[in-house]
Amino acid sequence: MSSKIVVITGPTASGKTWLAVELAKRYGGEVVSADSMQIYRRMDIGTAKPTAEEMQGIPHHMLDVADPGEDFSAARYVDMASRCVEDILARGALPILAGGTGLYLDSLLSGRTFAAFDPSSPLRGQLEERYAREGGQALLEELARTDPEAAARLHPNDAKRIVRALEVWLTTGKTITQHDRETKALPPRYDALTLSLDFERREDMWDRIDRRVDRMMEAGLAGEVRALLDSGVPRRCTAMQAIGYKEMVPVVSGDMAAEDAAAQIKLRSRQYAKRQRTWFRRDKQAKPLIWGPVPDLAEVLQRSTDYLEEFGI
RNA sequence: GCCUCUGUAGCUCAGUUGGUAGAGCAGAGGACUGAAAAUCCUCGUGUCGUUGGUUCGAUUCCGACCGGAGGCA
Repeated sequence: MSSKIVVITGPTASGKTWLAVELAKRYGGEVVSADSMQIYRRMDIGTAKPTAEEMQGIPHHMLDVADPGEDFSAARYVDMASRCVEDILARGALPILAGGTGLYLDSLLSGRTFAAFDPSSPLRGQLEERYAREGGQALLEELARTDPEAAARLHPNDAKRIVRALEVWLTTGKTITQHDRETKALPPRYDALTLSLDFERREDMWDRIDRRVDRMMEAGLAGEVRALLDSGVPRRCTAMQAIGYKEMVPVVSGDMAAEDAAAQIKLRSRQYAKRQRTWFRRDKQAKPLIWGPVPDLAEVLQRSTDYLEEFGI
């Protein structure tokens, strides 16, 4: 497939939203978000979801497509987002994929398919229970009987992946190793140009994160979290694992000072940003856009458009 | 002013019956295929407050000094 699309990645608070809108304005684009938390409705402040003002009239997709209590997944994301992209292409517009969730981005771009999963089956719960009871080593030995490769690769403490590997084998009769190999052989879905935002100095990134968290607190993050809890959103669902939300729960219940939670949120955000960078660094084809100590918007925008021209957009 | 306790990794603290030290957190690097803002793995040399003394050897014992906490006046 040779449908050209643009992808914007980068750690939190690196300016993805801004750049996506600027490029969309210049090239007749529409933005498709690739963010695992902005998909949820009523989670706006803490996810730094683009506001109407920030969007400047540019259509945005994959925002507010699920309820916070709902289970979402990379597979569902690919399903929905790929349709958005096709749609935009069909209208002759430029899809601009922007977001910080590496797995979602890669899955969508690579044409990856996921092994079957039946959310109504009790299997996963049963395997988790066995993991807790028998330990990772035992399950790993069991996995090794059918899929020695995966068993060798996984660490006994990696409960999620061990459970998933066994789950795939038990429900499909195919090992996860085999499935991965097949799906990796699939051709990429799109002809993508990836722009990767980052900071020259780590301290500048930390600074941006801190200021953003302060703004979230001022904008009423506590109230947003309270509203979610009041409406019955379970505390243990995926949405409530989002940074900025899980830390605010004790504030809402009066068990923690807001400033302590803010400090926690800043810390967790920095750690998240670090993981994002590790993920994005893997893509050697990506075009780097590095913010210096004094952010130069015009310069970054100029370099971005140069890359797009070069790419043939 | 006197007494007691205390000063060890960026932070909170262990420890060394005298042979130059180790955890948690933070930080760094990596992984990542239907939870991914999640989850998992690897990485610990620092004038052991300063300065004298005792000793073959002191961060560890003794003294003084400096900083911190508490108590008595």
